[in-house]
Amino acid sequence: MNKQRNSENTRMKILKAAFMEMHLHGYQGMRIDQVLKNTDLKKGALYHHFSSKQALGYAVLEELIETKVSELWIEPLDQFDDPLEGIYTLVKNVGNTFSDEFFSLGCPLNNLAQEMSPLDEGFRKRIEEFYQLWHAALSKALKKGQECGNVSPTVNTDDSAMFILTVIEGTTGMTKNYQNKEPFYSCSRELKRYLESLRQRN
Amino acid sequence: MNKQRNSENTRMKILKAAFMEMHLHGYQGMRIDQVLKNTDLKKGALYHHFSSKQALGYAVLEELIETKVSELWIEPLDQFDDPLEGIYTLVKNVGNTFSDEFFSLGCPLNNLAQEMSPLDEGFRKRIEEFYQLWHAALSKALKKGQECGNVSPTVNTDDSAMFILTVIEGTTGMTKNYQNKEPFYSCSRELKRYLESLRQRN
DNA sequence: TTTTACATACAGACTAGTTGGTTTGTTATT
DNA sequence: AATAACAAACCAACTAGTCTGTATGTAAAA
Repeated sequence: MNKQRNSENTRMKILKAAFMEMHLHGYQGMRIDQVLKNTDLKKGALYHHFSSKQALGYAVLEELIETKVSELWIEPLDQFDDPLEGIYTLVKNVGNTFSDEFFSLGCPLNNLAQEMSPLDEGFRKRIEEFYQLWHAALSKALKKGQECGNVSPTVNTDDSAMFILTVIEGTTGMTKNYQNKEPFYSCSRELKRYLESLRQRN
Repeated sequence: MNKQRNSENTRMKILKAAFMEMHLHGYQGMRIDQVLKNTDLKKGALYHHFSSKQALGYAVLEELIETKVSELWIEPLDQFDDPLEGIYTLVKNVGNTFSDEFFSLGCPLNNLAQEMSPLDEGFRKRIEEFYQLWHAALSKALKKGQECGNVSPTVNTDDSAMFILTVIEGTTGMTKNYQNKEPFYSCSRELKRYLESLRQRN
């Protein structure tokens, strides 16, 4: 009975289990013991890889949550010449990808932001900086749309990017409360109306 | 040294102190002992008036938070013949009323919704029902606007009401992260753009 | 009016359970 | 052999809730 060891593998196993617990119960609600139960590891392992619960939380945020949100919402933005159509495509895509159950847990990033921003400056700083990245990407996409003649030149792309970001995060938050996708669908339709109001009129 | 007793007074003192702690640290972060310290009362008093921490939380939600949000956002809606102007007036009013510090704590209702909806069905149900009230009031105001010719008859008032609700709550959430009012101002301006896109064109 | 009886409104010490974290020892890897 | 990667027992702090007792208010009886 020889047990194999793989440090990086173990670390990732802990990270993923911690992510699940944070998604289900929030950071404060995540219990170290429960994370361990879900990995068949013991405290020695966890505290070998992470110095504290806080450090584990930061790692989940930076290595799992931000990465995933970036793949889903930020990186694809470059593909589109028409950001108005592009952003709506991303929204619809997310709506098709995730189940009702997943929606009722909310966006992991938004959850963490709402819960921890006022309580822990480390979380808040990391989240703010990531939102600034996201905001910059949206603003850049809108500017590109202006250059291509799809977006009206009168649009303030900073304001508009912030609004879109807020609607996306707000929608997942609202959908979480209702425990079904109806708010998501309503907000998607009205976001489309808003996006069209940004379009260059010919 | 005769100590006066006033049951209702004592109860309200506990409620208000609990509200403050919940606003500062969330429901999970609220400590019964800290609430007591801020009132100069002891556990006997608190558990005489409230059967549990949960019951205290529910009371704060129903008797303080929902009442306040209703006064601020729902009841004034009836005054306006033009809901598009009316809703924007309410937003501006809130922006003028509350300080940066208050904004960085977030809307108490939204905070509680984000934190507790997935964790406690009692909180979730109460919050969902209250959002439905709010949603109905917005929808009604928009319908009235349609009858008065201010709002385009093609607008789906249910969708639009949900969107507006989501933007309001999302904006306070985003503003909390940034710890200044800039996101609020950006979102206010873009909400105005959205509202104007609902207007009846002549 | 005074007394009796009871209910309400608390105080304050105590408890059982939880939780993040530590320490010491053991096994695998290099 | 030396070090990294864990296991397992243990600890100290915290926390919601309980329990017993006491002071205050109140309504009925004498």
